[in-house]
Formats: sequence, structure tokens, C-alpha cells
Amino acid sequence: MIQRRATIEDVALLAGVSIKTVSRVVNREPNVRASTQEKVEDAIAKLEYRPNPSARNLASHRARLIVLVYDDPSAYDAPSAGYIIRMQEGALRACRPQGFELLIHPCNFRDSDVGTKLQEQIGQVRPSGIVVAAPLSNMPAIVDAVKATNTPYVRLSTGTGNGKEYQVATNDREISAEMTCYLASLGHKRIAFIRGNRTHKAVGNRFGGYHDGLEQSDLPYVKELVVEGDNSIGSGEKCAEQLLQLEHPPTAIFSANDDMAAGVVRVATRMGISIPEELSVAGCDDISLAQQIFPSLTTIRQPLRAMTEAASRALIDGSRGAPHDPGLETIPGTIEVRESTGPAPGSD
Amino acid sequence: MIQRRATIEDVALLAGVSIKTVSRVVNREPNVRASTQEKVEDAIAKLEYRPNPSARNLASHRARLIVLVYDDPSAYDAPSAGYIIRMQEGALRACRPQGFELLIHPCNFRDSDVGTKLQEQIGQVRPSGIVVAAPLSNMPAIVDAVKATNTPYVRLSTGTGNGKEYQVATNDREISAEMTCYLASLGHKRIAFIRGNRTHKAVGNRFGGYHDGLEQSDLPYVKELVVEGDNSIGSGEKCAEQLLQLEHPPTAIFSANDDMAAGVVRVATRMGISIPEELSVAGCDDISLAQQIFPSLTTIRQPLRAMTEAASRALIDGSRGAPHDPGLETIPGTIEVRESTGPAPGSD
DNA sequence: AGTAGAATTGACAGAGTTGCCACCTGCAAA
DNA sequence: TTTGCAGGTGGCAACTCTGTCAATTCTACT
Repeated sequence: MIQRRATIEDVALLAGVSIKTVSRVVNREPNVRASTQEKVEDAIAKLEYRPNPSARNLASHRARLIVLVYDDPSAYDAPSAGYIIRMQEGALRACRPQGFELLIHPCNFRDSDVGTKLQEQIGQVRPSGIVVAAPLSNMPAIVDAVKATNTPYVRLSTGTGNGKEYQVATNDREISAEMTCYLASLGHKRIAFIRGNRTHKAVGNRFGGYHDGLEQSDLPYVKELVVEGDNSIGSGEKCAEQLLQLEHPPTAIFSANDDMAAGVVRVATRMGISIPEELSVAGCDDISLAQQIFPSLTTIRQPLRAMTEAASRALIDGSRGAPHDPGLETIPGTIEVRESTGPAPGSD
Repeated sequence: MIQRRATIEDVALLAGVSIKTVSRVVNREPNVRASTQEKVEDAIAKLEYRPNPSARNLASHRARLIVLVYDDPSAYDAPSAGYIIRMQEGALRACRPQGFELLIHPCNFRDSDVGTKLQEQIGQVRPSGIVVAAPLSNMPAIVDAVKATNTPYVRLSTGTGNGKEYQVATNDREISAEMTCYLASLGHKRIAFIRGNRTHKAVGNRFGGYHDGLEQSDLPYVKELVVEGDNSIGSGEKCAEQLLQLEHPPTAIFSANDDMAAGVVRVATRMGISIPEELSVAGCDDISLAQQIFPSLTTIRQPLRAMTEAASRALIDGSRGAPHDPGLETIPGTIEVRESTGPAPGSD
């Protein structure tokens, strides 16, 4: 037999209080006597009462829902899937225990009407908050559309905040410096860097970090050791060829993302250059490919889960009237040392 | 200035009809005169009216929401991310145009209380339907929990229906037979097969398909050419070693999933056996790795997007009172021929 | 014109919660 | 004793739709 689900009224009746008081207990509002609260909680437990989300949303003018906005993966292709899954996991981790649901909103920033669509869909749903992932979080068209929905949002950014909003960021620059220092500490004197697509802010910060790292390690910045790719494996191959044909080729190549680093590995293998004995290779992002190729790739792992989790939690807290201070919450990335890096040749 | 959103009443007033009639137009119910409909639609456009989802859900006792239940990726690890993304894409493709939202519910079937949790969360949300992905769709604990929520659901299965429910399936067996025939058509006489984890029904069907394919190609079934792995890359390596050390090693190895096939490729490379000249390798699933390794892997691509799309659409239609007939909707997989397969050695 | 029956429309009662305001109680201060 | 005030509680409207059912209008036939 399917029995009707208990409503707040049933609980109130059983506990001998008004529905308003039950509502107070359920929503953890103040000004309820401890003894009353206990009575209500007992009744809730006995009836297995669960508030009806639709009714709550209707009455309170907002849905217990977090929307995660990110770039459409099929545009980028498979490698980004791991990213997205990790972001989803982080968001779910914040939402689930709080009774919030996660709505996913992949969108293609190349569409001319992406902003309109986004605004349209999200406006309809009236979620408690929106988490905007990189690289969308740096695109005016997207950010404006999000702002226009008049919904609290958190941007996941890459190192620099504007001081006006609460933002969650990773320390791209610092950790890239650290990676550079790590390579230097292995005895490498000629460390090359492959830059990526300039429109992505993250890769710019990584280049900055490379710069910092050289400085911290007392190594000179050598112009010919810096080349520019477009974030694809293919461009990584081209850059690698260019670098490895130099009169004084580098002994280590640090790439602004893993795809390009994978291209480097591919070229080195083809040229018979052994990794890491003759050449060390490092990447950024820790895409799944990084662990699967041979040799596995030393890389920087972004704290994606933690970032979306922090962002979602901030929005959930905010919707309960605990607005976070504007400012940057930085969550550090980590260096994953794997097989592709080792001591510089002849350094021991 | 933020102005109040138009409600159904505003529309009714402007159009000069009752709110019920507006509701009829919005929900595309029959029995509305064309002229009336037009009036209402004009008013809707003028006021930019969008129905409030929470109010609709409350009044109609169901949320315009599809839940996608799948196995927790972090348990499996990165390779499955591509799967999940594709399934999500398919579901979104069905949901978005219909004004439905997609709620994702990854869960770990190894948890003892997975069923309870699932029932608890989903019961609360009261979605219009639940799509259960493989391998969860074959697990009694999961299926029972889904049934207990008393919500329409569609299971994504692998080839065999029970005739009682509407189900969406792929033709694992037939397409595996086709792959086997394809290998035979390349001149291979000794085609090995690596079975996978027996608890996964799909891999069983694939083995059946291998069998069928041999028969269709007039090749004998040779027991020593069939070995069993556990779906991991590592087990693929072990199986490959075993097969390649046989007195009469196979000239082609067909593996029940891509991970194991990748293991085969790895071992062959290590042993100096060139692919596809000396050995052809084929997999199943078309994980992202399949395209990334060298040589790229010939494999069977599952129509995941199409499957979740069909399932979601069926649920959405069903919630509108158009129940699908029980039975199996089969969506065929496709063979992706890549670099890892070629003519049998000495066959031309 | 009269009528059954179908098509169209509207009134109204929920659906299950939250927000606002009023009320009550008890205790400290005057 | 009266007043003031804060904590605690309840009543009721509001939120915005859909479902039910009755009322009205139309249509095609006698």
C-alpha cells in the first residue's frame, strides 16, 4: 500500500504545536524552546517527514538548487571529461548533505546567443546560486548573463580576484613557480616553457609562475626556450620539435597544459630521446591521459573538487543569510611527481 | 529596477480569459479554440511569462526533473568520465528542449546502504523519471530501491529485456559478432578473446557475440584462445602475456573492454610485436584512451548519448501521459576502425 | 426550432510550505 | 503594582500553479 507522505501539518498535529513552529524547527530558526524542538523532532522522526521541496521553493522564492555552469565538453573533446566530473563531484559534495540539488549547465561559449540561453534557463529555475567554472568565468558575455539573472554566483578563477566579490581561485602562478623550482632542484639549467592559448587566463598565470620560478632558482630567462602553442597535443608536438632542434636544447620542458606535454612526450619518443634520462617533461592539469601515457606525466593537479565544493558551500551558506566576505579564497594545487621528470643529465 | 515576474494571472487578465485556459495553452492541452490560443500566446509573449517551476511541481505533484543514476566514477577512476559525460549529454539533449532539468545522482554500488540513500534522496525530489545506467541497471539492490520510490524509470541494459518494462538497450552481442567477423574478414584465423568481470552482464554478451562471430565466419572455437581478465589494464597485460606465449599465438585479440585492450597494446609494444602488422587488437567501449594511445584502438563505440536520450525522452513523454509500450528499444553500437587492426600476417 | 452530444471555458479548491504580524507569557526594571 | 521588553508561539495570507467538475457555447442532426 502506498501511503500518503506526511506533511508539515501531520507533524504539527502529532507534536501538538502549530505548523509554523514545525517550520521553525525544520529550518533551524531561532526562538524555539528546547523542549518544543525535541517534541517536534520526535514527531518528524516518527512520521518520516521530509519537507516537500516544491512547496518550500514556492513559498520561499528560491529553489534549493546550485547550478554549475561550465564549458561544453564535446567542443573540447574527451580530455576535459575528467575535469567536469571532478567539478561535479565537488559541487555534489557540498550540495548533498545540505539537501541541495545540483543542476548541470554545460554551454558552448562559441555560440553567439550563449548568454541569452543561459539567462533564460537559469532565470526560470531561480536557483540559490550559480558556480561559474573557468574559462567561462572570465568571459564578459557569460558573466554578464549570470549577473543579469540576479542570482548569487561564485566565479572559479585563477589567482587574481577583483576584491568586490567572493571568489574561489587556485594558485596557478605560485604552483607553477614551485614546479619550475622543482625542476631546477633536479639540476636542470635549461628549462623550457610552452605557453598556451593566450585567451585563457590560467595559462598566462602559469607563464608568470615559470618566470618567478626561474628567478627564485637563480636561472636566467632565455627567450629561445619559451615557445607558444595553442593547448592542443599537435601544437605541443610542434613546439617540442622546435625546442629539441635548438643548438642547446633544454633538458626539461614545462608545458602550460598536459595535452601539449603529451605532444612533447610523443615527439621525444619518436626522436629516440629517453624520458626522463635525457629530458624531463612536466605539464599542468593532471588530465587522465597524464597517468596513462608512458612515461606517466609529472604535472600540477588542480584542486577542482575542492574549488567547486568551496564555491557551492559559500552559495548555500549565503542563501541561508551568511554572506561570505568579498575576497579570494585560494585553494592550492599540488605537484604530482611521476615518471617523466628526473635528474638533469650529467648532474650526478 | 527589478520588476515582479509575470504570473499566470497577469497573462489571463491581459488575454481576457481564465487562468485555467492559460494553463491549458501552456501545457498544450487539447480543447482550446485556435483563436483563444493565439490571444493567450500573444499575452505570454508580451509579458515574457514563464511558468514558475516550483508552483507547477507543487500543483501537479511531480517535478519536471529527470534523475540520471550511474556508478560513482571516482570508484572506477578517470576513464569512465567520458562515459558519464556522454550519458549526461544525451539526457540533457532530451530534457532541455522540454523544459526538464537533469539531476545527476552518482552512487557507489559497493556501499551497503546505497539503496536506502538512493531511495531517500530521490523520494524527496519526486522526479518525473529515473534513468538507471549500466552496470547499476542490473543490480537488484539498485533496481529495487528505484522501484520503491514509485517513480517511472528506464533501465539502460545490454541486449535482453524482460518484456515487462520499456527498456533501452544496445546490441552488444550482435555488434561483437560483427567485430569478430570483421577480424575474420581481414584473414585472421586465430582470434583470441579476453573476457571481463563476470558480474557485468555486458561483457557476457560480448563473449556471446564473439562466439556467434566465429560461427558466422566458419572458424572453430578454440578454448585456449579465451582468457579472463577483470576489466583493468593490468589484467589485460596479464592476459596478453598468456596469449602471446602460446605455441600458436593468436594473430588478433578482441577484448571485452578498452582498458584490457590497452593492456594488450602495452605488452605487445614491450615484446616488440608490431601492431597491426603482426597482431591486430580490438576493444569495446571507445573510451577516450582508445584514440590517444599509439596505435589508436579499433573498438566498438557504444551509443551512450542516444541511449540516455531515448530513455529520458520516454520518461518525459510518459509523464505527459504517453506511456511507452513495454519492450526493448535497441540502439546499435558502431565499429570504429582505427590503427590497431589490419590484415592477418601472411594473408596477402 | 429543438436537442443530444461534443467542444470549450471558468470557478474554485487544493498542493505544502514560508513570511508577516499579532499575541501571549514571564521576568526585570521602575 | 505597573510597564517594558524579549522570547516563544500561532493564525493566516501568500506563493503560483493544476485538477476537478460544472457551466456554457457550438455543432450537427432531427
